[in-house]
Amino acid sequence: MDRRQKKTRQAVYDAFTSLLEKKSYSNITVQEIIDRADIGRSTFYSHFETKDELLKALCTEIFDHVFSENLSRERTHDFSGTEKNIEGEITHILYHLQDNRSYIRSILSSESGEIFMRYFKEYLEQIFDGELDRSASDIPKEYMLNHMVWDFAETVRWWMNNVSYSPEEISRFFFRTTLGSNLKKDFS
Amino acid sequence: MDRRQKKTRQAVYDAFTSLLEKKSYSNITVQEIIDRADIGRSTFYSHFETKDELLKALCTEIFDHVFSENLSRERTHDFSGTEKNIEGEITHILYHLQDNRSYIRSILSSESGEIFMRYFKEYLEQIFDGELDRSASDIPKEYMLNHMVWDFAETVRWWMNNVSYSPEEISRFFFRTTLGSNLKKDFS
DNA sequence: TTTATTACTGAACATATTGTTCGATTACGA
DNA sequence: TCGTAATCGAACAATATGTTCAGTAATAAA
Repeated sequence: MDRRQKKTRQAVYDAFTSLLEKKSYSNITVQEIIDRADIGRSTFYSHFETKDELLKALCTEIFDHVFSENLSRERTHDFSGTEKNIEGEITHILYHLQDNRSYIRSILSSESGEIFMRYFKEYLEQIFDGELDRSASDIPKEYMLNHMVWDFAETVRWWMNNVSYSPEEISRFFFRTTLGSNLKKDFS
Repeated sequence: MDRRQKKTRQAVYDAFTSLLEKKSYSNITVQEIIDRADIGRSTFYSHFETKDELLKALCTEIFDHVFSENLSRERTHDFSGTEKNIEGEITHILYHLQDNRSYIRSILSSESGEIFMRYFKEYLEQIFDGELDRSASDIPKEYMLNHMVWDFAETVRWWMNNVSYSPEEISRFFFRTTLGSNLKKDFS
């Protein structure tokens, strides 16, 4: 990729995230992003069609990083030899999220949070889908899957504003409150 | 209140909700609301400062209706003689929400959904706050309270798009998946 | 019924934002 | 070095926002 493109993209991301720390998503104008990134107006629009597209791109970039190992392991059907452990995976994801906290906090603390959460849940569905015990319960499995996804996503959202807990603690909270009996293995 | 004001307010609410059924919140312009409500431009702005204020007012109106009995019972410390029953209350709330489904669905199916959910959760916190067993668990009570509020709010959101279940069924789903042991009484 | 008050109207206005276009300039990689 | 590709930025049309104000109509209360 052209060095200039990379530079421009990064400048936009930096400008955008720093603005998100100061004001809400809908109050940020494209012009402000342009000014702060110090790029030409038409340059911005040659990279991103709208402000929403920019946010989407930023979310995708964060999640591709956060979930990279998990999803690749998923795709390769776990031939790695290491036993797949859902609680370990969750903790691992939490560590990645912790690394990106400054970004994520600012995205979450505004209306853009919903967009972030939507993408987040899409990734989480892939993680949890295989972990559900689909036979045991008389509760609809679509409900159960959604339940786990919401619960984890909201746990993370809460965590981002309650920093004092470790990934391990958060993981424990999650597994203690989301019924263990809904998982293939019981973690209660 | 002046009859004209009431009429204007209702016209705006009607125009707004009907627009929400067709397009997303951020794509609705104030001008469209004005045109559909068939009122003067300055009239709208004398009632609502912004589009966000309008949404907020609409949410408040819906929730004041949905939660009216619950909160008044709360406030009067339940001298009504009837035993307070959290599961019954939940089912009752679900019936009210079912009555408003057409409104709520359209609000939820857009970015305005987050605003709706935020207000919804504020009301739910009042309902659940007194029901938590604060001594039993080693999990932070703020986490537990949030957990129950999210879970119920998201259950409702899911329900609004999966109509085929009754309030009683939804109530059961909720109490089966949210650990009963977190409540003062065990409903498992 | 009369009267004072209050709400509504709608045109006009200033301001701001969006997204596009295009010719000129600059940086890139091969 | 040279062709390609990215950037620049001014100018533009198109919309949307929120305010103002003088005129009109409905309302409640006396």
